Amino acid sequence: MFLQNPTKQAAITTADKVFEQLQHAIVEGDMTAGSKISEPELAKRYEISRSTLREALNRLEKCHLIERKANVGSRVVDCTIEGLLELYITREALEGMACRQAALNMTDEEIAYMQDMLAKHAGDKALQDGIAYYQEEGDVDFHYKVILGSHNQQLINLICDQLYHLVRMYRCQFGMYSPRATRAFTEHSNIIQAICDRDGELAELLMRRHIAASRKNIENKIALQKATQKSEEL
Amino acid sequence: MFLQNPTKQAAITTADKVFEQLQHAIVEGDMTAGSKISEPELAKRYEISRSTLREALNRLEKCHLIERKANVGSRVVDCTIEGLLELYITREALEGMACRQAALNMTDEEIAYMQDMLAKHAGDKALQDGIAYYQEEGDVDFHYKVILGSHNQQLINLICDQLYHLVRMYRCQFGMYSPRATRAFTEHSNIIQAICDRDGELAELLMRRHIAASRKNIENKIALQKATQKSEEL
DNA sequence: TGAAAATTAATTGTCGACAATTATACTTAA
DNA sequence: TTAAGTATAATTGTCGACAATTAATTTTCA
Repeated sequence: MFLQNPTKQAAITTADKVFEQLQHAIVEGDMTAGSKISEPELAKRYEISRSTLREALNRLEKCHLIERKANVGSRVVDCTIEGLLELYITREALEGMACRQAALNMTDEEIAYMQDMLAKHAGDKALQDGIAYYQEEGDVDFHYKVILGSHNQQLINLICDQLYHLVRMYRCQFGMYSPRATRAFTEHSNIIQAICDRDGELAELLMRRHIAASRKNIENKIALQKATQKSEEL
Repeated sequence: MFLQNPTKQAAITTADKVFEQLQHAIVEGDMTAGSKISEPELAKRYEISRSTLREALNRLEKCHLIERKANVGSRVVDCTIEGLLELYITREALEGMACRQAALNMTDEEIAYMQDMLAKHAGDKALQDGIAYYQEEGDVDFHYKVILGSHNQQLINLICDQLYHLVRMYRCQFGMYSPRATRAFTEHSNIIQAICDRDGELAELLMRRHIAASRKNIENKIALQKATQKSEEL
């Protein structure tokens, strides 16, 4: 589940390494969402100076995992339902367009590779039906490959380097393990077919529906939760 | 022509001030695109320490105005035609969705304000037809208001805080002064009408066509330039 | 007792210096 | 003369300390 842009070099400076550690800690909830960040404390814990810690914090701010206020400090970003839905709407716009561009710009080799990948996932699914984890991996890989296939550096940066860390954070915090496995698989197939046909318009439409379906699925879950909470109160 | 997110506080720290100065210098071409940035030199010029300069550089990197490589240094971002077209494609996706959300989420007061704004621009245009500057201002204001009208903080951040500095930079560097003034005005009117009708689908479609038209306009110009260059070579 | 003001403590922003890495210039050998 | 290797210089990354701002505590007065 690595979504880093492969064009960028690996982390070599200590600020980079601390950034990656903090990133994982935030995404996986080891640093609680919404909590304040104490620079002296964190610097001591990671055994680095405040300067390099601040460098790491700047990178976290770049992918919207923390928020800073001048002369006040940093906080881990808060995970709200509104924020989650906003994120899905943004994904729908960006990944939809990325999918359209992928249909126009992917090479035949890239398309063939994606078809192979999907076939392999189909085999995995037949073998271990119901195990969501592999499907989750496959889902991420699929979206990742489509985004890269757009060959649009602007889109790639925005989605992979910025949005997806937040996406992963929400997935971890809200415990969402790809609940629509079988439907998602056929949706992926249709999208790849549209790309293969070089039908950019259809490819974008299908990707947007695919993401919108996930969003609506979440909205339904939320509504259900609220309903059960209400009934318990009675 | 201020696109800063009004929810964010004004610049109070010196790093913020230097960031704004550097931002203007880069956008308006006072720092040449693609040139290397010397931290000691810049720090000396602005009479600050390297620490606060690096803080400012980090903010420039956040809105993609500079690029950094570890242990090598920073460069002002390069303005290429491919980059410009990529930017317009990204805008088409994001502002299109923002426009859809604006149709769903704007208050009646916000819509009324935008209609007034457009009427005012119509008056200005009648008075001083052909002067592109006011139309340019109006164009930026229009897009800005629509984006804010989405009430989607994720979209607002991405577009206003990150993309639009690059947009302005390209406009300055390539000398594009809103060449489609009259057509753009009627397109704006139609978009506002769709928002007023709460027709999100149409609003998104029109905004995407509006931006795509600008992109195609640029593509045509480029093609024309290349053609004349070729003919001059003969 | 409660609230406002003043003082203290803690946190963030900024600075200059040193260490590590990269780029440049020079020397040496083929 | 050119190429590779080495030594020098310059640049970036990291560190600890001080200044400025904000938060917490105490004091004072109604």
